[in-house]
Amino acid sequence: MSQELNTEEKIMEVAKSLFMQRGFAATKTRDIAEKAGINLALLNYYYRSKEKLFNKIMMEVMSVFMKSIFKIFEDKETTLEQKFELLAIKYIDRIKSNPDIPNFIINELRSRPEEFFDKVIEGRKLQDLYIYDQLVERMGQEKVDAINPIHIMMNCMSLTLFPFVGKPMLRLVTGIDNAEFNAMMEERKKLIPLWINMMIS
Amino acid sequence: MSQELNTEEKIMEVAKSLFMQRGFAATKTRDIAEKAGINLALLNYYYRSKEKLFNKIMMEVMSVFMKSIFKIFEDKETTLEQKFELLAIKYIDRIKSNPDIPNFIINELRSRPEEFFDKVIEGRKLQDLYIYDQLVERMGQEKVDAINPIHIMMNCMSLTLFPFVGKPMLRLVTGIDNAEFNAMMEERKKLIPLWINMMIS
DNA sequence: CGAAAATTTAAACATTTGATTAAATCATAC
DNA sequence: GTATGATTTAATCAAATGTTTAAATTTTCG
Repeated sequence: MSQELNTEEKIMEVAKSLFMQRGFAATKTRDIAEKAGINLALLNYYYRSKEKLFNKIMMEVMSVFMKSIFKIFEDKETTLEQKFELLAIKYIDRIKSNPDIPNFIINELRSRPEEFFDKVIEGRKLQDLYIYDQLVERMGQEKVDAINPIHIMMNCMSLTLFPFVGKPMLRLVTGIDNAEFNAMMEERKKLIPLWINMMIS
Repeated sequence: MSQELNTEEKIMEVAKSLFMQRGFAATKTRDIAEKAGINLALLNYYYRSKEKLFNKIMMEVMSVFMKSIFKIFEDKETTLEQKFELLAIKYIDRIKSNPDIPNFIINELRSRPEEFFDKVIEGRKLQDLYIYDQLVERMGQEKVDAINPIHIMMNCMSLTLFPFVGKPMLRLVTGIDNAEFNAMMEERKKLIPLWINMMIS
């Protein structure tokens, strides 16, 4: 943790790190206080309750994550190929520096009310984004058995995010270490766009 | 829950369901007792402690899951194409009927000691399985920039498992309901083998 | 049946945990 | 410097939680 943070910010940083690593239930307010080097009561002084603090963090993490995906997907200036390239590079880099994000979102989204998260995407759906039209145009013309574009977006996310999510399992069954894992993710920056392009042509 | 179960089995079934849905920390012994319709003390009577019960469940779930993947991957009688087809069909069916498995394994693997899970795969690695040799032979010959076969196995798992893991996120951003999700997963039984085959040729 | 073993129950225990309180300390403005 | 407000602390509270105990009940088996 950086030195420049005041108490309020320190709590937020430590809480974010612990919530993302362990989830809501497994993170104790005393863990947060101890790791942040602050008195236990300060958590409630600044954030009212553990749950309010969590919601604030969840909302922010979700929002940043979703908005940056949507930003790439709705860009009218880029081609499909460019979009997939951008997504792979940007997300592998981002998640490398904070590997708990996908798991955090996935897990906590399961156990919490949906209307809460509707705020995050402000009611917009993948189908409203420009990439959807691009995919329909690309894939819907030639073939009769056209594939639902959502499959492709699913694949994009799967190939990029799953290795991070499944890293513990992957390390167990392959024995690769952290350095090797990171090297593979670097390779995937180029491979994933190639694979996706194969799927849509 | 079926009627045929005795107390010991009822506890195990309910605990498995709750642990898989909510994880270890968020599952309370009283939840298990209540949902199983048994007295709280019986959990400890039959399984000594919450943690021992959890470990037993974790071990069993992991073991069944891993062994069935390994079984497909090490089969010397099937071609690569057949392996991918089998994996997609088998796993989509299995996880459809128990959608929490991937998440459960992934999550609890993160927070628990690794040596514990080494038992599950008995020291065998993906690289020792027959599919690895098949992939090396298929991909290593023609190209200079041959892709690490682990990428392909990763993709296989990603395309199959991630949709289930990411389902809450997917439902949020696409608005699809359960029926539509299941229909898409049915489509993927055929699509995933196609996509993987494109990647290895 | 009736004794022994297995199972179940209600109650309680010891910790853990999220939250609050009231006093102490610090910072800021006059 | 002092008063005012903001921040921090130590102590405590009440509820939740994993576990144990001892008694009650049911099952097993001669």
